[in-house]
Amino acid sequence: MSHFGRSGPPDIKDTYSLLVLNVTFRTTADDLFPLFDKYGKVVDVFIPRDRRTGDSRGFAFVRYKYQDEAQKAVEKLDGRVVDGREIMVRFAKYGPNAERIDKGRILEPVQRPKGRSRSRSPRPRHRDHRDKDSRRRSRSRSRSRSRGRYERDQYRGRDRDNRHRSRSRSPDYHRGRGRGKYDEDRRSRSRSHGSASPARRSPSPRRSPSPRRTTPPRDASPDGRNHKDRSPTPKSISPRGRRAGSRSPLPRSDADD
DNA sequence: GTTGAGCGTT
Repeated sequence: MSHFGRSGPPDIKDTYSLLVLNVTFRTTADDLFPLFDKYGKVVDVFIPRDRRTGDSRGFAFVRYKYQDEAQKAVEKLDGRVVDGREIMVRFAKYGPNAERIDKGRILEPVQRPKGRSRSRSPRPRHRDHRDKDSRRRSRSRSRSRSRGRYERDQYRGRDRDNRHRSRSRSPDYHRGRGRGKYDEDRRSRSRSHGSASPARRSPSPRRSPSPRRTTPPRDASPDGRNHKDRSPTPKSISPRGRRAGSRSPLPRSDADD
C-alpha cells in the first residue's frame, strides 16, 4: 500500500514527524517510503503538492512511530542523495495544524492563536545584515520559491484564461536524469502507453514562418508604435456589418435578459 | 529546458 496522504492523516497521536527537504520535485512518497522504512517503522509519508498543478513542492513529511527510529533516519538519510539531489531530513517543527512539535512529536493538540490559524513563517529567516554592496550582488536571490510563478499565474488567469487550465503539462514531464534502481520500475509502467506522443509529430510544413523577410522595416511608425499584429478588423471585408446567413441574428425581442 | 531554502493532506 503506498497510498499515503490519500485519505488524510491516519493517526498522529503518537508519531514523530520528520521533515524532508530538498527533495526533487518529482520525488513521490512511494520513493521515500522504502528509504525511510528501512530505518524504522514509517507510519505515513506525505508530500504536499500544489492544488492546481499537483506537483510536489519540494519537501515531504515522514512520520515515524518511534522517535529513536526517526532520529536515526534523520542521521542516516539526512544528506542522502535521492533522485540525484541531496535531501535534508530533520524533525518537523510544526504539526499539520500548526501545533507545536518537539523532536517531531506533537506536544499539544492544536494551539489556536487568536484569529490567525497559523503563520507561514513564524520565525525570521537567516538575517544577514551585510553591506549594501552585498545586497546588490545577491539580488539574484529572489524570493522565488518555486511556486512564485504559480501565484502569478493564478492571479492572471483568475477568470480570464480559465478555459485552458487543464492538461497543461505532461505527467511524465521529462525524466532522464541519473536515477536509481527505481527507474526501471517506473519505465516499465510508462511503457504501457504503447507509442510515444503521436501528437505534435512534425512541425509546421511552412518553412518560412516569417513572411516579412523581404519586408523592409519601413512599416515602423515614427511614434515607435509599430503594428505588431495588423488589426484584422473585418471592417474592410464587410463594412456593412455582419454577413447575413452566417449566424442567426437571434431575435432579441423575445427576451431582453 | 522547468524553479528551491522551505513545515502538511481526506
